[in-house]
Amino acid sequence: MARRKNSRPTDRELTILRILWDNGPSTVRHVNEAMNKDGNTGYTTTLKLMQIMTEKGLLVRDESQWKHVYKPALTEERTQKQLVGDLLERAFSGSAEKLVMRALSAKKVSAKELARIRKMLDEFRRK
Amino acid sequence: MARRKNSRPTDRELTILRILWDNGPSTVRHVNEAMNKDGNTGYTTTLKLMQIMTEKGLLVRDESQWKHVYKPALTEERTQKQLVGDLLERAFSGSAEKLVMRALSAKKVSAKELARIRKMLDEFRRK
DNA sequence: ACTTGTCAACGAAAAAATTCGTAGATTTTA
DNA sequence: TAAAATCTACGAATTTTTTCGTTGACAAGT
Repeated sequence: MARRKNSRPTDRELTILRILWDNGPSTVRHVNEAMNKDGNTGYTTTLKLMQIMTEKGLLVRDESQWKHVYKPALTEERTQKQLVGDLLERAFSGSAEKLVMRALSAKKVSAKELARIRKMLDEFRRK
Repeated sequence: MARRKNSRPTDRELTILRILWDNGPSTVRHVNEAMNKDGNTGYTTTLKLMQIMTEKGLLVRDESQWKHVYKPALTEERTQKQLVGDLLERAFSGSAEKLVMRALSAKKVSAKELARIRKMLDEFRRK
């Protein structure tokens, strides 16, 4: 019964979290349908994943309705921070500079977005 | 025999890559000792991991010596770019802005480093 | 009420990641 | 050169992740 807690969400789990963050609390069917926008996943597969995620403490389940409603246990912000902090240590030896550099080279970023990032940097400097 | 290729390195694999990037091409013993700076991993465990990584194409093995010498198949840069690009899509829906924001909040960044990041941003703008 | 469809629970299989013991080859050392 | 140490290869056990079939409960439509 005891599930490993405090671990990063796996790929599959992150997919589900993404859907719940975007759509708000949802039933398994809802999540499964969103998941099948690309690729196919059986209903019971999604169900099982979400049950295990609940055991792990990644999701919270509302059982007051016949159709259980699930939502993420942590905010998108908190999870993102955890994930990026983790990658920062594991792959970048803690160098935020390198991470930002690689992020910008991995993806075309619009001038507008660059400006917003720059502004954000200024705010961080003021602290 | 067929190993899954083209997949992100796992945690364990990334640990090994990190060691090889930092120290240059190394024998299994070398890597295993570095790995045991924190935590314990049996020699044959490290060996097996590195053999599998070679099958996957993550490492390249020089067998000309009795003690095989391994090195990463890809540069640190390329792998970092892949990893951060992947996280960007999976956890941030492609928003580099959010990723940078979370990275900065995940870790205390020195004023000096902030300045360097800022400079880097300017260079990206000029393209 | 009864048939049909939807749901959660469960178990278990398949796939992937991690671990290590043992055997046999090669090198070092005593 | 014989014993000890070191190395690779191999196979297998263990753990985690991902998948899905089946069962029995519940609900909706007829």
